[in-house]
Amino acid sequence: MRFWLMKSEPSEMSIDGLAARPEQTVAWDGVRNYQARNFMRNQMQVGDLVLFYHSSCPEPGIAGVAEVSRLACPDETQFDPVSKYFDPKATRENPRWFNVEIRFVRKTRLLSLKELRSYPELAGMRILQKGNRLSITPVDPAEWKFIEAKL
DNA sequence: GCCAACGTTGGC
DNA sequence: GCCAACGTTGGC
Repeated sequence: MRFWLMKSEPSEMSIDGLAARPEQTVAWDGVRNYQARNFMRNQMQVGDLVLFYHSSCPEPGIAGVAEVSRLACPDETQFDPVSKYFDPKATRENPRWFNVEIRFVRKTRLLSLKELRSYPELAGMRILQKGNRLSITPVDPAEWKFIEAKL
């Protein structure tokens, strides 16, 4: 089992929004970055745990825990000309983008970015590196354990 | 709203 | 294959 951190703008999908979804699950579609796609398509397994991170908002930070509830499948939005995620270069025969589905596990206190930065134990986290923009990143088991104890 | 950092595109 | 230009991300 692996651990991940997934960023979401709360205005798009917050931890409360996830909890309110049917089955408390959501297709993690719209990812248009190859590294993030590869994590989903090649590595994510059902049951993997996810730190749900709120980004681009007044208080960025970890807001909850989710789990991978479905293996990666071709992202339907790439085929939809009306979608903002439409990709004219993708075909059904040769899909370019994939997404997993995640399910709500629990809401936590907000562990802010500022607080995350304050722990030397977490200094190696990808999300804390300068210029990091990757929306899906692996989380080291030791880092997961440390963070979970703080939530 | 600003802007640094990064990823992608496309001309050559 | 290089690299300049462009678009996006995301904290502040």
